Amino acid sequence: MIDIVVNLYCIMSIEIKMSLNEGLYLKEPQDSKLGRNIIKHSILMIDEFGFECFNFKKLAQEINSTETSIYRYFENKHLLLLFLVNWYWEWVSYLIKINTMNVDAPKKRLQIIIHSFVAASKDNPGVVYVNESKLHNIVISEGMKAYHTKEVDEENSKGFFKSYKTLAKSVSNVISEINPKFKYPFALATNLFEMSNNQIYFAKHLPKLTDISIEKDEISEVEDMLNYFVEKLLV
Amino acid sequence: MIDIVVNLYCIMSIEIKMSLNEGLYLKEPQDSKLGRNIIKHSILMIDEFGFECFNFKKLAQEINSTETSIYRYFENKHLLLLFLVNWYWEWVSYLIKINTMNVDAPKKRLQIIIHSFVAASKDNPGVVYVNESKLHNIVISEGMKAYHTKEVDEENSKGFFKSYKTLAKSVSNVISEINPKFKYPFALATNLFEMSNNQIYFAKHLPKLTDISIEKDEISEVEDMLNYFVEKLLV
DNA sequence: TTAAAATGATAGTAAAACTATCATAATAAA
DNA sequence: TTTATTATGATAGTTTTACTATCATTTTAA
Repeated sequence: MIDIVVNLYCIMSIEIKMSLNEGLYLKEPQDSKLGRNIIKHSILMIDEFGFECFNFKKLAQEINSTETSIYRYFENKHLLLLFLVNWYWEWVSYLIKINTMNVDAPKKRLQIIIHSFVAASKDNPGVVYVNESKLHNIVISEGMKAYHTKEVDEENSKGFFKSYKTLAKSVSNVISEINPKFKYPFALATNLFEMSNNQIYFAKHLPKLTDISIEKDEISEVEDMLNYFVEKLLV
Repeated sequence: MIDIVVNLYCIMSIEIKMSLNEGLYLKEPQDSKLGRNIIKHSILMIDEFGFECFNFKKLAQEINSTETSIYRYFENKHLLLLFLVNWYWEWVSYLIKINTMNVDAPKKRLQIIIHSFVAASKDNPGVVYVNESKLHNIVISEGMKAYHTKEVDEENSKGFFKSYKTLAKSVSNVISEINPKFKYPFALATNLFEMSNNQIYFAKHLPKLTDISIEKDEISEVEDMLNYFVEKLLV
């Protein structure tokens, strides 16, 4: 009985493998035990200590491996962060895809999209080595550091932000379906993400900068707010 | 003749001194030649090379001083960034104050507010040792790093983000004046800033994430967009 | 069984982020 | 003007981070 459950569990988890830009890693981490361990524990450690305090030496200690071995998978911690953020964007795209599959009304689809990335960590589809909830926290707290660097143009030309662009494109399509005359479908799409992350961060750390309160359910509050904004902007 | 001009110029520049939280620095940099040089050249260097590549050793070389001397003004480069970002927030508040002085209609005031922080660097009031345009670029590219750290709660309790909060509060007041029933005055206020910075950054580096085009005048495009958003949201 | 691929162990370098100490220059008070 | 104080400079050092090189051992796949 337990054997079967474990087996099923393993099969399911292997199914969901993100295909990310190959320039993000030196060796596909999703394909080996050590690689998956790097992903798993880097998420836990960045979430707990923050990106600045995190490094490969500490990670190596945590997973009983060595700095050298980790450097065989990722050039440096910045590219590891980029990998994680891309993984998150792909995962949100995947959630949107399966959740809007049989939904035609574009307004309803946009509602589902908003729910997908605000509450993404709640209805967790479960990839064994990724704690989606903590990864979401990382995207909220550290995500923008993935593209706020002096190398952004160079990395952009290598396609390191393609997952985000694809996501933004698909959301902007839905926005344009709702209101074809709306002039800013991309800006609204990206702003929904950025605003969501920002306001959740503010609610947690700088509450005077937002109306969202952490005492209530800040996730559903943000969801309500974004739906309200969209409703007003796209009529 | 020249003497008088120079004198006037000096007097004007000395008048505008920002009073920032004393915990941000070890010794008031606005009061000495070296201090002002640190401010001036840190802005130029962070803008040119990015915050990660910038350090006190390079800055010392640039201004013909020493690392030790710079450490007498700022604990570390993170607190220097916080100082600069606070300076910027104070400066925007100052601009808003003088530009809305005799304006009563709240809608008009919000327009002026939007213009003040989007196009802040254009109508430069001129503090000799601060290049406001480059400081604006720093806020766009690196600003969020000032509050996305593990120490955010500790620093918040020391009042290191008060300038931003005050600014957000004053903008949210105008928003509530326009529409007292609007539920998210703070979120809208901060989102106007964050969205402005984000979309300008995207236009420059990740153009597929925005509708704003850098070939046209991206500054006035963003201003138009924010005015449109506000108009739709607050009717 | 054996070759190849993956991982570990050890050691090292260069730069970043500081800190300590003493010397000298500028300025303000007596 | 002398002297005390404060500001800055010069030099040298420590610790941590971010890597790289080399060789040994284990695991896996043919």
